[in-house]
Amino acid sequence: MAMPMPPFKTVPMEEDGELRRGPWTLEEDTLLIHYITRHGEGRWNLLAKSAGLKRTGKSCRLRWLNYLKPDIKRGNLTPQEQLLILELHSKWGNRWSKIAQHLPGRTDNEIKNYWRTRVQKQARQLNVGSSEGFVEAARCFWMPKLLQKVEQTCSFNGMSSQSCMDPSSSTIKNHSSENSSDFTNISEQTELTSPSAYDHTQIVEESCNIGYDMEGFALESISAAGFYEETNWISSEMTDALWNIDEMMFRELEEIGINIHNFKP
DNA sequence: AACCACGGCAACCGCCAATAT
DNA sequence: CATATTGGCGGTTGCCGTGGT
Repeated sequence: MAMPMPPFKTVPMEEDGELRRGPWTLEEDTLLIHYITRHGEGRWNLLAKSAGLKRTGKSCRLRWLNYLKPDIKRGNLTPQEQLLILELHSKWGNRWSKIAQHLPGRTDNEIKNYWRTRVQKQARQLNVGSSEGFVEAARCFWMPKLLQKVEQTCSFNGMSSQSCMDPSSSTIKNHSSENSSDFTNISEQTELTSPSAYDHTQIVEESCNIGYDMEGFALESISAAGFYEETNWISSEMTDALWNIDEMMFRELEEIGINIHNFKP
């Protein structure tokens, strides 16, 4: 990730010189990677000094966990991952690290950024003023649409949704979980076990031109159908109708172990 | 071509809990 | 037990790229 050296801000350091801040350079990344490869993680303040980095331990830890760690996934979140985030957030709220534990290779920072930039933007566009309205939007628009994306992804690949997300399939690993909540099933099913599995998902995703994608069913689709209202933007009748439309898809997901009851109106 | 506005995201900040001394 | 240090987390900031005018 070579980039021009920015005019670094520095903060005073008691002893030798100053602490660097701002974007990491390639040289710093290399130092950190090599040090951790040899000595492992932990004791971040000591690590920073020992590695010759003029950074705080916190900064080193953050850089490693959010960017340099080998198993970090880059690129757009898949529809499956977006679906999982919506569901887990409805359960746990802004517990980003907890949510991230169920999305292998994704960091809490990435999920947090996704939520703030994509999901909350959509909420604004839908003029969802209340948390209840937000949940409703997630239930009635985002979830079905994401499920549709999942379907498309699977069918494009010549797979049924069952095999696409089947824990016993070759690309998905089923593993025991520390708790038995309704949500662990999904996270298990979306855990990718090998780089090839991940690459495969990426290829399919790019081919279908999907990724961060909730724009298509935003304000225009609602207002065009005459559904949008300033104060009570979605009627119960519409909720029922939309739900019926997606019922089959939801049933299919339930069959493969995804619990979507929390999103039913 | 220049400027501006906006979105995405890496990095920082502050707080708190856990651990070490 | 008290204090200091470290690590982890969620919230926030600010830089940079991009698209629009």
